[in-house]
Amino acid sequence: MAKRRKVGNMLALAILANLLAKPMHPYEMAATLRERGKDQDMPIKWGSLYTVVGNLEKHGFIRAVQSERQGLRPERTIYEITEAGRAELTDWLREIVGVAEREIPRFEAGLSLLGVLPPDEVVALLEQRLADLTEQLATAEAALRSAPVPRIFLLEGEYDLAVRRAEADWIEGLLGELRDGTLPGAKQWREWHENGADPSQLLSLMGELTAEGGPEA
Amino acid sequence: MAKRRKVGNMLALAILANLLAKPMHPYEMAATLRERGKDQDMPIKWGSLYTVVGNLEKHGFIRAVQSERQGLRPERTIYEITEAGRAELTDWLREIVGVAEREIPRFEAGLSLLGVLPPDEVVALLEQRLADLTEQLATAEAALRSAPVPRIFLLEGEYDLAVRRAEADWIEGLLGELRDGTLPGAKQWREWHENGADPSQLLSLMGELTAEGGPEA
DNA sequence: GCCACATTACTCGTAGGCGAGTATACGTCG
DNA sequence: CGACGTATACTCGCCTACGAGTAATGTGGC
Repeated sequence: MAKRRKVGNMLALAILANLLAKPMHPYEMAATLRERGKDQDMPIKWGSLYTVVGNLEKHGFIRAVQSERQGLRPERTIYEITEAGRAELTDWLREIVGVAEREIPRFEAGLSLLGVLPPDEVVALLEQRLADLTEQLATAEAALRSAPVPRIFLLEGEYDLAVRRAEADWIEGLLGELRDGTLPGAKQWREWHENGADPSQLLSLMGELTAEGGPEA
Repeated sequence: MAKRRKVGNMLALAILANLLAKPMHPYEMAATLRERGKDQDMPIKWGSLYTVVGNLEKHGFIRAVQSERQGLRPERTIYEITEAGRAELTDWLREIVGVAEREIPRFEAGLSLLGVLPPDEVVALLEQRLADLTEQLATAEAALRSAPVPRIFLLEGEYDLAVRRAEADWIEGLLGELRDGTLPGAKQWREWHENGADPSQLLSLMGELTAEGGPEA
């Protein structure tokens, strides 16, 4: 199980890594991160910036070293990373990389409730998703190919590509089985929806059947 | 871009789907979900149960239909899904399935900061992760194979398997390149760490090089 | 030389998420 | 028959996230 972090927001990780290079004020951190495209690599909400910086300071991972002001602009507080901060950064990174914690994407949750929608609509939705995905993949591939830096700096992009390619393939396979009706259980699903989708049958369909099937710890 | 949901927690989605079958009180929802192993398919925190139920009611997606008590136990309020709730459920599901919204896993964020750790340690960590992953995959595969229900009920498991298999393969590939030193840029990385990991060089390593390489919108 | 717009640099309010705690009832083992 | 564990069914309060707002300063155009 992943250790509970005192500051759990991914933005905090990016900030710590950033402060390794030099002390900065929050706005500069944001600017640097944005410039490097780091907001592509992690889900960053800029609204959280000052909260996160504040929390990092509160827990001793960073420390204010000076604060200056230019003219009448708001004051800028400059922070540096502390020893504890360095330790937290590496420990956290080690955990993220070394431990395969299961993160469930929304799409997977959606799949587990697919029965709610009628099969024909699901086919249409999956086609839509596949089209989306194919386009995104093409863009990302092109960007990777034309990137003027050694591959070591593009690992996150390559990983993303590999995983999403797998998703696209899987969807394609599923679509095939759905279209030609070879997927076991698809017939009952269709019939259930054609008979007005009676919720009382849903229980016996999704419930009793599924109940036994789960993996045990 | 994904529409902002009035109640955005995935637990809410599961609850709405559950109430399709019949009205329930919160604790029964939790029991049903747990029994069905739905907590395997989405990241559910049981502490949020009553908050989420409250929010669903506040926004008119569910409605209290009766409240009863047995003996001196706390009172139980029974909720049913409303028309608005049904609409929200299907609309939300449609979005989740039909739109390929990019969700960035923590591992990917970690990859983008790999340079912070020394290469040899990264190799060890990736080996660890790969081992983790391989084991989890074996367990999941076995569970899927021995499940006594038609495949249509196991889609989320199959998807998970496909995607994680891709992750494992990708890591394996990377490990190969890392071990035999064929990954472009790996040498500079190693040298930088061996020379005391001077942060001022880090900027030129990760910064300037990467800056140009990002994909444009 | 002044207006409009972008950029810089934050502040604040609020909703929601989540863990820990609480209180009753039931079963059961001796 | 009483004591202790376990299942039932919530309540509470803190902390965090995040979007919207604000205010000063640079900048380009006419």
